Amino acid sequence: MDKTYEPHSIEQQCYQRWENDGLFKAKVSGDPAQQPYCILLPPPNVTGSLHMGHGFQQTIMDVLTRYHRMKGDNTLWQVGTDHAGIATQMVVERQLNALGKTRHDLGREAFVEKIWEWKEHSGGTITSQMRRMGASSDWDREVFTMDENLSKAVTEVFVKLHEDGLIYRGKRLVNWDPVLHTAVSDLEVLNEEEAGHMWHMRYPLADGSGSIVVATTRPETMLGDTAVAVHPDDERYQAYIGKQIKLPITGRLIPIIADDYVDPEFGTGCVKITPAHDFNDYDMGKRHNLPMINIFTPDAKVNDEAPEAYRGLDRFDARKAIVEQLEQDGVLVKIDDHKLKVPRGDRTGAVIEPYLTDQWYVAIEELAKPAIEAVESGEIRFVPENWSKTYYQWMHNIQDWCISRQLWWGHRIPAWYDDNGNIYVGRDEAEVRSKNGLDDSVALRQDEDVLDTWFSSALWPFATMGWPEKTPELETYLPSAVLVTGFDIIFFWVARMIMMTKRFTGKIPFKDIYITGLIRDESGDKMSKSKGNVLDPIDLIDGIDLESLVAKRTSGMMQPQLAAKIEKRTRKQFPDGIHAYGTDALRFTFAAMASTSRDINFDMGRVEGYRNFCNKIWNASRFVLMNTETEDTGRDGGELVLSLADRWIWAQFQQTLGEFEKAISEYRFDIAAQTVYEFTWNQFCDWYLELTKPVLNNDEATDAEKRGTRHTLINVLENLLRLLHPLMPFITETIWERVAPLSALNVKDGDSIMVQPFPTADAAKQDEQVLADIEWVKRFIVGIRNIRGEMDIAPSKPLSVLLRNASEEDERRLGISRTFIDRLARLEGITFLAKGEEAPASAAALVGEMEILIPMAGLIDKDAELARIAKAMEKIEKDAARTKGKLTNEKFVSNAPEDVIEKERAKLADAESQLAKLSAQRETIAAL
RNA sequence: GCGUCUAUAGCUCAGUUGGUUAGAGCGCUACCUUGACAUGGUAGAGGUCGCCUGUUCGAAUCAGGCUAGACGCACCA
Repeated sequence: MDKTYEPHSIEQQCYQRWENDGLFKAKVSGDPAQQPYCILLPPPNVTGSLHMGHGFQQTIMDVLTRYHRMKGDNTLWQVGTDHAGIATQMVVERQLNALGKTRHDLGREAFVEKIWEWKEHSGGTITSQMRRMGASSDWDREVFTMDENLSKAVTEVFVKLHEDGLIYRGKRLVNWDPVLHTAVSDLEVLNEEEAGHMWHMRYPLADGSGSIVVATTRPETMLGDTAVAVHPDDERYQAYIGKQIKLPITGRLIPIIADDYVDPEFGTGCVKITPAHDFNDYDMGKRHNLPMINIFTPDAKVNDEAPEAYRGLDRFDARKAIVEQLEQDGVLVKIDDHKLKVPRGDRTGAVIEPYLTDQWYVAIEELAKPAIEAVESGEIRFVPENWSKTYYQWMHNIQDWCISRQLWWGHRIPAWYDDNGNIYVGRDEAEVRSKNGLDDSVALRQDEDVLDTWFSSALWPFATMGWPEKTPELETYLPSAVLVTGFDIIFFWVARMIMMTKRFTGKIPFKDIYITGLIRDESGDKMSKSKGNVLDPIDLIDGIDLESLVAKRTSGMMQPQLAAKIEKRTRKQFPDGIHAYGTDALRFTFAAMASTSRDINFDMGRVEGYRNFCNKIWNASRFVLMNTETEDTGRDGGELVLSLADRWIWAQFQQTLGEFEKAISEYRFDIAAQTVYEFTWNQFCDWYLELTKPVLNNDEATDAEKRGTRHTLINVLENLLRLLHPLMPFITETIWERVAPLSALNVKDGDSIMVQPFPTADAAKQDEQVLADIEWVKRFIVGIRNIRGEMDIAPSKPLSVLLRNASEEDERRLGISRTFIDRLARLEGITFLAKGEEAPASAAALVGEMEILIPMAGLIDKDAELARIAKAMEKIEKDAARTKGKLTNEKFVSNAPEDVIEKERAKLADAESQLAKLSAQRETIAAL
């Protein structure tokens, strides 16, 4: 093995081999005894690139996939990409705009062709980045939401829902994005509070008998007012109800109506009603049969319904003009500052206009019911559990889903119109004609609109498995085991998958929903291009120099004026750019940070720490190989005598394995990572490897003993690599190829760790006695190191120690561990003191009741030792006082459970005994 | 308005059903080139667990309140 760990030199070739050898492939009709285990990848935007959130979630999915594959399950990680209607269309449209063209210049067909080209061009980015992350997904089954099969499923679902009366077309007020010229769903509208104004304007009564004042945040909509409303019980306005208003500017006559909806306390208690441009007004308009006057064009300019002076004005210019006119007319009473929620499109940021159009809707209630029940019954489980509350809250108040989009990129709605305004829905035009008896003389044209992207994503769990055909995949992999995703798409995607899958397969789509937190930057800010704090997972893997990083962060910005600030910040945070940490370190970091809390502040220090961990594994493996590669490891027989340390590390490994598997089963990847980290570094490297040296370098050790230790070294490492593999696939594969042939495993050339069985627990290797014995050994060694450290005795200086008050058990333990202790504590002599035997002045360490004495002569400073003793005593005294307090508390003794009291008593006794020894020690030293 | 979450060491975070001496990594201090590893080793410093009240023999942990922050949903024109 190379002397230094260099991730980039090992990762690429591993992955290529795995993929070429077909190791990711699901065996759909595998051994029926195998448990199916399936994970669905939330399909990323086909033209997108990998961000930290993807890297994080995909790491978790891959850990689970690799783990279950090694456990012997029939495992499938289903991948695919999403056509992402709006996002993708916008990208290509922007490219056209840069050339001074619009999509309308090209026409629909050519434009869609352009998008397909763009998809071919940049469609591979994210999937190749997934490969860099080590994703072991079945690429042979990769699908795209606009593939023929998926499109077929989309049409099928649409037609069936329509047949069942759950899809309908209607003219309603929708959220209209005037930049994109399309309707969007409620979920795609973000309401942010912004500073605005409240205009108070006086509307005169038509009969000239007076006027009332209305307050509005959108004065320009007065062009479409069709009523003024007051509360029916509002005494101020009783006389006005039923009268007519003469609307300023337009001169139209509109009624004053009474409606409970009006809050008399707010504003003036009089509300202008614009049914065609406000959702509440729309409802009121329907209640009172008011006319609905649409005053805007699709790009939110004033249309021909308005007086000529305003036609063609943008809504915000129209606002200015109207306010000006009202002021001139003397009907503008006042303007107050006012904070209001402004609805904006999540893609464009444009102010959304409520707009009357014909759209397709899914009647959602009937679909929602079984989807709610699936979670209530526990059939589907949210992890962490509290997300189910969020789910219920939305599902219980769910509104019909507007699924049509006035875009060109997406699944065309399977509806046709004849010249008489009849609508026919069918799988294709031929079916529509035959079903409805329409011959070729009837001209039909297909609906121009496409479906919301999320409509097709909602079918993901079954459409990817070949539905509507009855396939073995559907049989085997539905429901999938777990969905790993972010809370931001619970409504967009998760809920809709549950609804659609229940409806069309009768099954749930997945059993568990593991909701991950959001990856934020180190100070808790959301990563965004405009903040300039975005990290690219690939840059953490390969590294990036400062200049390239600055260039990357400041290029293609929407707000170029921020570039200087971002550059400064970047140069400060990464003066040397970003080091190459490798995929395994990054994956381990993601796993270690995946705790139950909601968001994750990404800390570069952790990646570096886990890169060091990789390095540790690398070097420990080099040590093991160095001692085994050209030696007898007992592979071909030969007697094995295991040392205390050998038996201990096996016992430790059993514990670690158990804790790891428990953590994985509970989706506690942080605990899983921490467990293996602790074992590998603090047990295997820090102790076990050191404990093998006294055996391997001991001329007096027998061949069987050396063979036993070498056998343990290589086999514990081999098992450890398999344990680590789901988390860090590349380094484990690379080392394993060298290690496995020396281990007890029967491997052939070219075998891969990723299809080996996961380590299994071996009860015979669990050994409480051995664990306790090594604990004692560690305390012995640490006690001496402690004194060395604090007394400034060089680690290289051999010491002779005396043991006082040793029990038979202490003697037994020393007997079996003498060589370990001599070497690790660097001792040249150990002498037992007989009872009552005088000891020279010494520094002392306690191991239980036994005292380890290091004679001070020439080594130890009197004052330093007194200080050390005082410090130790102070600590114990403080603790003992607390324990004593508890035990003298009558209520504690009578109420606490017996074992807790017993524990406290033992603790106190222990503390008192230690104090007695320390104080005797102090007297001896002080007397010198 | 309804709902969810967070507050623990200088920093980023763990802390399972109340019972330890409250942990880890990074950073910090001292010492160490000991034949796997300085991307390392050994030893150490550092915390009134946001604040208050309560429940309890016992609270970082449970309850109530407060403060600060994050988020979701619905909203008053």
